[in-house]
Amino acid sequence: MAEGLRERKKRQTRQYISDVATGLFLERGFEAVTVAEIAAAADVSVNTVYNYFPAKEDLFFDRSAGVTDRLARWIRGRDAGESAARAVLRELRGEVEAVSPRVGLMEGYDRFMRVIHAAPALRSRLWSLQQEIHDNVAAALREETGAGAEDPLPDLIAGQVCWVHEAVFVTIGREMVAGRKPAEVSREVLALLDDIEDLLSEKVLNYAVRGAL
Amino acid sequence: MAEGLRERKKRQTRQYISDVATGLFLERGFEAVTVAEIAAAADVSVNTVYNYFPAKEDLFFDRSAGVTDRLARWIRGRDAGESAARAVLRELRGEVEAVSPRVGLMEGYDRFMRVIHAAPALRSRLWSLQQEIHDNVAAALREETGAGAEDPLPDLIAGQVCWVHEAVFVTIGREMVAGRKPAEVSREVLALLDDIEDLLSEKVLNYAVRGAL
DNA sequence: CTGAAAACTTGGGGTGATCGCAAAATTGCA
DNA sequence: TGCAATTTTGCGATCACCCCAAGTTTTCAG
Repeated sequence: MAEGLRERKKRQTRQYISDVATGLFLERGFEAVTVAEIAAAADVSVNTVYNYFPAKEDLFFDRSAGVTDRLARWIRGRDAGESAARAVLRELRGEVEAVSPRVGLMEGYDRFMRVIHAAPALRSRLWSLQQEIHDNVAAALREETGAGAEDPLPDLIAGQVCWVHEAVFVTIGREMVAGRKPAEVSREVLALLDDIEDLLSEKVLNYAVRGAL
Repeated sequence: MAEGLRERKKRQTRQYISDVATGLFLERGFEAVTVAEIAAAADVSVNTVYNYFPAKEDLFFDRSAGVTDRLARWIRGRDAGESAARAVLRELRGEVEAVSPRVGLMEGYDRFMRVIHAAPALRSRLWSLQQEIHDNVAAALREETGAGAEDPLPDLIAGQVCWVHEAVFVTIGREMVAGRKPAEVSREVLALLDDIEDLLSEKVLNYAVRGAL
C-alpha cells in the first residue's frame, strides 16, 4: 500500500534525471554540460530539473545521500567500552579492508574524482558535505556525552574524528586518480590508518567511551 | 626608476574598487550587492572590475592576502628546539593574548563574519583559503623535515596543525558574532588553546623539532 | 464514473555573474 | 609631439537560477 503512483513517478523522474546528468558529467565534465542539455537529454524542461534539484551540483552528489551522517551513526553505534574515535577507526578499517565501494574503493571511482577535481563548484560542495559531517559528529558526541553547550570538547573531538575521515578519503581519492588498483590502495590505506591512530592522543582515543560515566 | 605612474594608478584603482565593494558588502550583504552597482559606485565599468578581480568573492577577501602562508611562515620561523606544532601554538597564543586584529579580535569583526556567514559563496572561498593554508603547511613541513613525497606524515601533521588553527578561528568568529568583547574572547580562546594542546599527541607536538635530526 | 482540488510540468521572461572582442581613451617614451 | 603599449569600456553572449502564470496529470470525494 502506501505511496501512490504519483510518489513513485516522482522518485523515478528524479532518479532518471540524476542518472542522465551523472552520465553526461562523467563523460564530458561538470562545467561542460549545461543544465539545458541535461533537461533535453532527460526529456524534461529545465524548470523540472530545478523542481527536483536546488542546484546543478546536487545532480552530481545525489547518490551520496546518507554519507553525511555515517560517521555520527558509527559513533552512536559504538560497542560497549569503545570510544567514539576507536569506533570510527574500526569501522573505517572494516570498509577499507573489505575494499568497499562505499569508501571509493572500486573500479571507476577515479572518473568520479576527476570530475570533482576539475570543477570548483563540486569541490566546494564536498567541503560543505564535510561541514555537515562535522556538525553531525559534534551533535552526536554532545548527545552521547551529555556535554553542555558551552563545553568546547565535543567540537574539538569532532574535528579530530573528521580529520581521520578526511585523511582517509583524500588519500583514497588521490591514489585512485593516480590509477592504482582498489586492492592496492586498500592495503596502503590500512597502513595509513595505523599512522593516523598513532597521531591521536589518548584523550581523543578515550573520549565518549560507551559505558563510562 | 621603480614603478611608473601607470603601476601606481593601477594599484590605486584596484584598492579603491576593493574598498568601495567591501563598504557596500558590509552595509548590505554580499549577495544583495551586484557587481554592476560596485562598478557604478567606483565609477568604473563592470569589465574593469573583472580586469582586477577574477570573481566577485575576491573583492571581499582582497585584504586577507598573506593569511594563507602565515602558518607556514610561523613554522619555518620556529625557535631552535621547538616543533612545528608548538611554534604555531606559541604564535597563536601571542596573537590572542595581544588581542590582535590579525586574528579577528577587534571591534567590528562581527560585521565581517556575519557577511561571510550569510553568503555561501564567501564561505566556500574561506574553505579554499584553508585548503591553501594546509597545502602551504604541508609543503613547509616537507621541506623542513626533508620527508619524501611518499611519506604521509607531513600531510597528516599539517592536518593537525590546521585543525588547531581552524578551531581557534571558528571560536573567535562565533564569539565575536555573538557580540562578545574582544578582550573577553581573548581570555576564553587562551583557555581553549590549552584544551587544544591537551588533545594533541606527543608525536604531533614533537614533529619537526628544529635542530633534531 | 466525474468533476474539482491538489500536485506536477512547462514556457516565457527576467536577473546577475562572467567572458570575449574590438573600439576608444590613456599613458610612456622616443 | 606622435606612435605604441596598455587600460578601459561598450556590446553581446552564455549560463545558472528564479518567478509566475498557464497547462497537464493524478487524486479522490461523492
